[in-house]
Amino acid sequence: MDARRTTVRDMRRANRSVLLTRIWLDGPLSRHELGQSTALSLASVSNLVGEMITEGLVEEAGSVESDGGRPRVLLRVAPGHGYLVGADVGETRVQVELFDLTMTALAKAEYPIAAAEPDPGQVATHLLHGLAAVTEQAGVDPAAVLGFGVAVSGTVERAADAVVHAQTLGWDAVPLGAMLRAGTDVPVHIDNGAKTLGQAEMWFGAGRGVRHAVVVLVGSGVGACVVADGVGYRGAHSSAGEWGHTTIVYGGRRCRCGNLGCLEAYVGAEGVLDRFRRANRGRPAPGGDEESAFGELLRAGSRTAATVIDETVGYLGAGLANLVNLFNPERVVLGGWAGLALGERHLPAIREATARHALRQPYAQTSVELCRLGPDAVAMGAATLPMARLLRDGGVRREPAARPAPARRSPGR
Amino acid sequence: MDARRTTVRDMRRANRSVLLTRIWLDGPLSRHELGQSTALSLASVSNLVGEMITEGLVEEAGSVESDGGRPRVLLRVAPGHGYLVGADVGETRVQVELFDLTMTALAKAEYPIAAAEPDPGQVATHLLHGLAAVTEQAGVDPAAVLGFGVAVSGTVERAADAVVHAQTLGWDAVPLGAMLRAGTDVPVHIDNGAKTLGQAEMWFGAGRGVRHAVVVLVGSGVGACVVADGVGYRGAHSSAGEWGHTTIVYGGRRCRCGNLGCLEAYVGAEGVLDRFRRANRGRPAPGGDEESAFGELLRAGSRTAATVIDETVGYLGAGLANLVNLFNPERVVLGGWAGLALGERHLPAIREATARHALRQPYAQTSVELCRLGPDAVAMGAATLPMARLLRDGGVRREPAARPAPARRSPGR
DNA sequence: AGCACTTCGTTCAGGACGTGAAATACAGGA
DNA sequence: TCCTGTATTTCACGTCCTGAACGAAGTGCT
Repeated sequence: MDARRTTVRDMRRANRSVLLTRIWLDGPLSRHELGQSTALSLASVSNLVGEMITEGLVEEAGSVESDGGRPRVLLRVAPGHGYLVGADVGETRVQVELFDLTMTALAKAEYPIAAAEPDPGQVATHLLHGLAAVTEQAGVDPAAVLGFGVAVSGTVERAADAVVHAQTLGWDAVPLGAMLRAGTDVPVHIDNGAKTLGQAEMWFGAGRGVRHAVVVLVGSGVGACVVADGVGYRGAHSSAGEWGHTTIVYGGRRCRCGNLGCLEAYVGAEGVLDRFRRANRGRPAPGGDEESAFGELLRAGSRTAATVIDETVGYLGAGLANLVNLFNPERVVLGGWAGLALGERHLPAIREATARHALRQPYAQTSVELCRLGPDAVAMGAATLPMARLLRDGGVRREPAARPAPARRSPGR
Repeated sequence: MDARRTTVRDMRRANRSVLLTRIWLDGPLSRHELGQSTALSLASVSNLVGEMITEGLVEEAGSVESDGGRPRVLLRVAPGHGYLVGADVGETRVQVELFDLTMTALAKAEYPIAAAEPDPGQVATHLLHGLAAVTEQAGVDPAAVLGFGVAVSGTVERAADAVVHAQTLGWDAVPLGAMLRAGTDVPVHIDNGAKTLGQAEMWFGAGRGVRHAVVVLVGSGVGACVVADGVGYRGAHSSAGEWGHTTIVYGGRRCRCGNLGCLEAYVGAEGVLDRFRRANRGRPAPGGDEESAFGELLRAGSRTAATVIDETVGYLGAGLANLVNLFNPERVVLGGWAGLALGERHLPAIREATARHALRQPYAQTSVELCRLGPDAVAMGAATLPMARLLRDGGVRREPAARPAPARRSPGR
């Protein structure tokens, strides 16, 4: 429906993309298998793969015997053809990591953030320093860095050159994309942290092999990353997936967003602890930071604690059921530090609560799982942004700008 | 990300599709404008359009002066090149309509359904009779019918050859697709009625020109059709959009689906009337059928009625806000007979309630409108199914099956 | 009417691509 | 060494888009 032409170049790019994606995701493969699974002719596979080998993007990786005939040569993405840098802008620190093309971490840098509402300029400086630091640390040529992915906690408007709105950081319309691009030539990609973690989980975690999924992150706040047909669902202005502030108890508890009855006020760690404190009036409540207090609550044996947990499971189930009904995913992946902590002990109960609130058929077509990657995977998730672009473009380098005018033959013969 | 090759043929099909779609949607256009807006070269536009004219799919429609030069010839889709039939399987009747390619209705047939849970075989018979009846009535060659779109009220699994699950009809896994295909050679398309109405609204109603929208249908039941980037969002098994059974009042009223606190129990006409009866205990309640009772309630001046309406608006606003937060649409379109009735009098209040429950930013990026097409547009919506396929394929006829082996030239020169 | 000018639409040679068939490369066994 | 079975590569072909040249269809001026 997109009013865009298709040229012969798009075709080649699309075919390179298909081949490269398959090689990258499904390990070393022979040309034969590639032809089989992509429906491309062997001639084209050879041609395209040959081109990518010449460019150094793909390399041969041994061969495997083939029943008395010529052995088939296996192909893989050359890990060292390029590098990816991912960064996680958290509330307390900026973390930067460098990966090769197999997503193996090679270097890491971290910068603490002091202020509660950090200055965007300072964060940008940390990010750029981190980018330089990890490349140097790993001994990688800066020109070999294919992209710099940055995950932040707010919403990121893609259309408007990565303008960031982050309530928790106190950022409103920060042009982080422009700020970073001014400091480096490496292509910059910025996205929401939940979305990048969701992407990582889809490629390497509990979402492998699934095309429709919802990755749900429960921490102090609550968010979701919806993956539809293999790509993240963004909506018109990239803020889709604000699950935490959907109303689940009309007229209920006040949420920090100002509304009443948001899901986050019931299943977010802060909301859970607050509910416990109220239920436990007068008696001592778990202290320390939020995460340890939440853990303590989970381990506490008191009747009050059990009630609060049970209720939390119920609310969470209803919230997940809403997602199941609305998105009809193949899989629901529960993550975030609080989500994992809760899920490790109560997954069956969560499943049951979800089943109770969802329509029978959509629930029967889905499965509720826990995240496999820890919350540290946010930086890796950020690094998937440039990787995704590489795969989508079939590894075709974006042209610098205006290509030089092609040499004209003299007219006539 | 789809592991599918692209060939030079796909390229041509894609380009035809782009041109045809543009011509169909944006009325008569000159070759020049087509080249402009699709980025195709004029040579290719001429070539592709010429092909489509030869096939009779496109025709010239007058010309327009062009500032002293050769006048530009306008092009349009030939209305009579083919016909589309759409059907709406409602709870009380099967309605079948025939349209030309400009979506002008040319003939109509209707068959009442007596039983509450109609026999699928009987419905299929009605549909096939209707198909024959409207073609004959309009004097159209049956071979010129490009497709038969059928809208039903349940969920339709596309992958499994249009197997229908419809709770309201008492159908469980009815292979309606296979049943219809056995009775006609016309290509059959089946989908959920809310989705087809949503599609119609996107093309001809309140969703024109918008790429991300949610069309919400409130009647006795409550449903939604999510349109993402111009295409309906289906989820893994086509049951996405079950908005009516999302929990909005945890532990609240019992819904007919068995759960507690579903949105449908609060804003569906049945739920609203029931709430009114309870609030109005002892005094006379509106009688007659549901639709007139609902209308009466809306017009009633009593304090109780006003309260129930106000509450309904509040619940509806919260439900819409959930959609805004989750899907981040450019537009929310409110329809369905009860939704329209409510919206005609209370749209500002609904907007306000939505604003109150949604996050500020996503709400600011969307607009809440009323459906422009009546509920009778379901059959037309069904007819958009084959139309959408025609546009997607650029009007390329699907090959009957195995194409005849091309004549081989003798080898050598 | 004749002619210059402007704007459209079409034709043509050229280059990029995927494809099937034929040719070639590689390995184990006779 | 020759043969057989597979895996790749080479090559001639057909399809498709494109820029440039060419032809068509009006307008306005002389």
